[in-house]
Amino acid sequence: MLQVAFIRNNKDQVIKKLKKRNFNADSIVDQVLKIDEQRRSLQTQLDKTLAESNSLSKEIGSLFKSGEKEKANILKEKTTHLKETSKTLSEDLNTKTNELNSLLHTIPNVPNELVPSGIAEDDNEVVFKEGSIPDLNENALPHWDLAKKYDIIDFELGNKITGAGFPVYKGKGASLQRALISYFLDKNTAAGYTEYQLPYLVNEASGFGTGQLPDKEGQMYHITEDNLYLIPTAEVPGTNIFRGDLLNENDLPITITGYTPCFRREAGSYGAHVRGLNRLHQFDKVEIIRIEHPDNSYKALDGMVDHVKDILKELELPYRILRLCGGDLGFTSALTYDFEVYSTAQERWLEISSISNFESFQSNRLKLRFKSNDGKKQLAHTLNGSALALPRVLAGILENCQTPEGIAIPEVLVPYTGFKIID
RNA sequence: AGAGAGGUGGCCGAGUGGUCGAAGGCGCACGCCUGGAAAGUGUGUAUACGCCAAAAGCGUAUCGAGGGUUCGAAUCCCUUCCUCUCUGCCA
Repeated sequence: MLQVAFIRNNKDQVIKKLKKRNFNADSIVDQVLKIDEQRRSLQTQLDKTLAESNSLSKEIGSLFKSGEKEKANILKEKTTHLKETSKTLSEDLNTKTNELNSLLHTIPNVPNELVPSGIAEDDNEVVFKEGSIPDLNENALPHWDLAKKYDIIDFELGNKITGAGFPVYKGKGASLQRALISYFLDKNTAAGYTEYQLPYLVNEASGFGTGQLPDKEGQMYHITEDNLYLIPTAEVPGTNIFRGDLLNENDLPITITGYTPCFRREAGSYGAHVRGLNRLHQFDKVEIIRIEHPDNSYKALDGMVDHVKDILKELELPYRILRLCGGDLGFTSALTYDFEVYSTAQERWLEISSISNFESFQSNRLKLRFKSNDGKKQLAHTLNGSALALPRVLAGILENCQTPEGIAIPEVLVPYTGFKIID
C-alpha cells in the first residue's frame, strides 16, 4: 500500500509510472487525495470537540469535589451535545478512513525505473542467460515420464490420498527432495541468512500484512473453523515476524531463510502447463527474506540475484533471468527478477525463482519501520525471493540430467543424496 | 477441552472512577563529580494521527484487541485474543 503523503507529494510521477503497469490511476488518485482531505478535516473537528469535552469534564470533577453540585449539573448538560457531535464525527472519520484504505489497497506499487513497459509475459526482458542446454537424444522424456520410469514420484497416489496436485515422492525421489532442501538452506546460511522454521498456518492479520488478503483470498486454503490460512509461501510468516515493529537502524539488514511447504489453490489453472510438477497445490520451497534500509535495498536485490545465480551454476542447470515488464509485475512489487530453468524435454522455460523488491509497499501495510540514528522514523524496505522452489528444479534436474544409464545427480548434491544416479 | 489467575511504557512493577501518558525502580542518553572508571548526582527517555511552510509548540488517541456504561475509564460491564497454574488428552 502506498503512503498517502507520498501520493500527495508525487502525484504526477505516481500516475505516470503506474501507466507502465497499464494502470490508469488518474481518477483514483484524485479520489484518494479528496478523501484524505476530508479525513483530515474530520480529524481536526473531532479533536477539537473532544478537547472541549475533556476540559469540561475536568471542571465538573473539581466542582463536584468542592461541593458545587448545581454548577456541575449545568456543565453536564453542556456536554450532551458535544457527545453527540463527537460520536457522529468519529463515525464519519472511521468511514472515511476505511474508504481511503480500501482505495489505497487497489493501487499497485509504483514500478522502478528499470521495469520495461509491456503487457504480458512475452514483454519480459531477458537480462542474463547461463548454462548450456544439453543435447539429449530423441528418446528424452519429460519429467512426468521419468518420474514413472524410475518410480520416484507418484501422482496417481496423490490423487487417491488427497487430489490432483499433491504428488507423493518415493525412494530416491524423496531423498532428492530432502537433499535439495538441505543444500539450499546451507547455501543460504553460508551467505549470511539466518535459518528459521516457521508456522505453516497464519492468521488473518498476517494475511493482510503481506497483501495476500483481501485480494488473493481465493488462492489460499482457508481453515474456517479456526480462521487460519495455509501459507502460500514462507514470505507470509517470515515477513510478518516484523509486523508492527519499530527497529533500530543498526538492526538492519535483517536476513532470514526458511524452508516451508507451500499451499496454493491455483483456482482456474488447467491444461498442459499444469502437468507433472509444473503446477501443484502443495510444493516445497526455500525462501530468502531481507528487511533493508531504503538506501541499500536495490544493492541487496542485486545481491540476492547473484546468490541464486551461484546456486544454479553449481547445479549446472541452464537458466535465464528475466526482468518482469510492467504488465507481468506482481501487485506489490517495484522490481522483480524471475529465474527460469530450461526444461529440455518440454522445450520450455520453467519459473523457479522470483526475487522482488517491494520497497516500502509491504512495510507500510505491515507498519514495519525503523528509527534511524538521528531519531527519525521511516518505513523499511522488504525483499524476498525463492532460493529455490523445489518442484521445477527437480523437473529441471530430471530432464536435463537424464542419461541412458539414469538420472545423473549434480555433483554438489551427491554429498546430500548419498547416491550419484537414479536408475 | 474444563477450573482458576492474569495481560500496564525497552524491562520490572504500583495504580479499582476525576489533576494518570500513567508512581517507583532498572536500563538507556546527555551533563556534573573523578587523573580515569565505579559509586554518587542532575536532566531527559513511547507511538500514531491532526493543527503549523517547518521546527518549537499545542490538541487527540493509545494501559492485549474491539465494543458498552459514565460529564469523566488503566480502574466498572460485555465480547474476543493471548499467557500462566491445576486437571484432562496427546506426538
